[in-house]
Amino acid sequence: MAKELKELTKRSENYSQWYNDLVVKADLAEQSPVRGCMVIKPYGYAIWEKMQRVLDDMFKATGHVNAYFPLLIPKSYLSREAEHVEGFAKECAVVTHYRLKNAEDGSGVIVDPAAKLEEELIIRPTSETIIWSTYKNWIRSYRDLPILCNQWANVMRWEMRTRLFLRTAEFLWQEGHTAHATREEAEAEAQKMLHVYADFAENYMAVPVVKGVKSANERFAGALDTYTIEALMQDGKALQSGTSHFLGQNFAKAFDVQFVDQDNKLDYVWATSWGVSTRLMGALIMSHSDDNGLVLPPKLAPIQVVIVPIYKSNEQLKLIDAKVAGIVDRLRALGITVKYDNADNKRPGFKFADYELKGVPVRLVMGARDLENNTMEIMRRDTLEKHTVSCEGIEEYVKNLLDDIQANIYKKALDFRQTHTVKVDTWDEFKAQIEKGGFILAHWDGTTETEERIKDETKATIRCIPFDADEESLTPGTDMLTGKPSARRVLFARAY
RNA sequence: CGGGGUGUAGCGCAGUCCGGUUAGCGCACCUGCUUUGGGAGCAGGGGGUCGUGGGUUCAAAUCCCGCUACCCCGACCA
Repeated sequence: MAKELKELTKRSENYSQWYNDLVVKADLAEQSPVRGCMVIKPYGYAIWEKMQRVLDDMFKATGHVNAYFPLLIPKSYLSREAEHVEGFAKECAVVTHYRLKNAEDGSGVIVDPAAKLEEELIIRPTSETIIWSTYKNWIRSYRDLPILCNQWANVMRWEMRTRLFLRTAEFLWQEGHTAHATREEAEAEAQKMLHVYADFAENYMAVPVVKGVKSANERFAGALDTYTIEALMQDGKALQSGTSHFLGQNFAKAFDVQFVDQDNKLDYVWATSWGVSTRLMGALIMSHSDDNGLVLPPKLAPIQVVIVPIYKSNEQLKLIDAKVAGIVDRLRALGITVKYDNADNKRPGFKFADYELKGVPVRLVMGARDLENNTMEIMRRDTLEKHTVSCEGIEEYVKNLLDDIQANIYKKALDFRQTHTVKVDTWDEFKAQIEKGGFILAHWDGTTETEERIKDETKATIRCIPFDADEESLTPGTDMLTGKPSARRVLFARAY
């Protein structure tokens, strides 16, 4: 039975199996032969492309331009910034040779020992070092600042355990790298970009996020401050969905990037970097999907509306084709992406299930009955509700429905987060609550030691110190574990 | 690197304990007919170095030894 093949593991039974099933069966991605690497399939890539386009427009609207920097970085660059090398060295892939040759025993190709590189190259795990070594050549005076560059690229981090989209050895992302004359300007930039990410997550992905700043322990290697957006997945785990770093003058000092200010004084440049990756695809999948498959927000769905004909003969199909053609045109005129699937190698029932699995927000069906009554059956993916509506003005109906779905899935995700965010005041309560999943707001004494202890005993980490908090959360209290004074509540969760 | 598991057709698996016809099943694929308002039915067909190297035996997917790959749990995870 075809049904068995397509059926997903239930979310409640095994969440990670469900997630993996969904990614593969919805045709988003699959594992490549190389450990931890991922093939993004056309349907999955189409979603990523939509995300890219929206984000890119947002970056341009905030004054940024795109550029591209090399994949390979001399090993010595990485060691210029002490914390940075500490953070990344363990997961870098290294290029040591530049040539292969045929083995003398005929067993295939081998690395040519004569082609050993004088200095090894690392495959970028992130581009701060190569970019700052370049910026050194671009910056002389305050008139050269700010530099507001973004690049769309792939990076590689040799993670020990990988999961499709959430943590792959190679992933696609964008990384913004900016250079500023003043500390204030750089800090403002880092915060501005975090708000751009939050705007994108909430208004396009329909994923509510908590904006905040990371604790020292969770900071990006080499940053003075790391800002983050944290989303809550349906299994109660947090997903760091985007970060923006205020890098201070650390990289400028490491790469000796100085400029002359208006008073003819020499100073180091202030920096930020910020990025989101294909991990956002994971956030999208885990935030909205159900046991029938993907649920995509209309603003990011590659296909917003699918139309399926039901017919008993070729003559009937031709009548439906003709009728549907006009509707397709009118929908497209409203900027809606429509697919009319009249392929006759799949039956309607199969198509219904398949487009549900792929998360298409709206499905329209026309059969003999509808043809006669000038109606169509319309189904919304988020609630699976079906109605029969008149073909007259159906395009407006669909347009409104798409907006409604976008708003509804956001609201649903927000409700979920609100009912899974609790305040906890004692250590026993905390240990019990963390098992249930979700966000916990609790008092913390501000020390890395306490943070580590909490992590060791419960696997919970401080996701962030939220920017937005109610008055009670900003009231001083005492650390739930040590009893020491705490300035305010911070956000805890187990995370991906 | 530690603990556990798996490798048999494109995918998912049975067969292995207890060696013995021509290695099976479901899905997918191909052909034909009938179907089409929620994952179609019937008939026929194609597709296999049983992960790999060695050993035992009249005989190995099956037993023994080595190697290897992948998965799960842990360590790791800006």
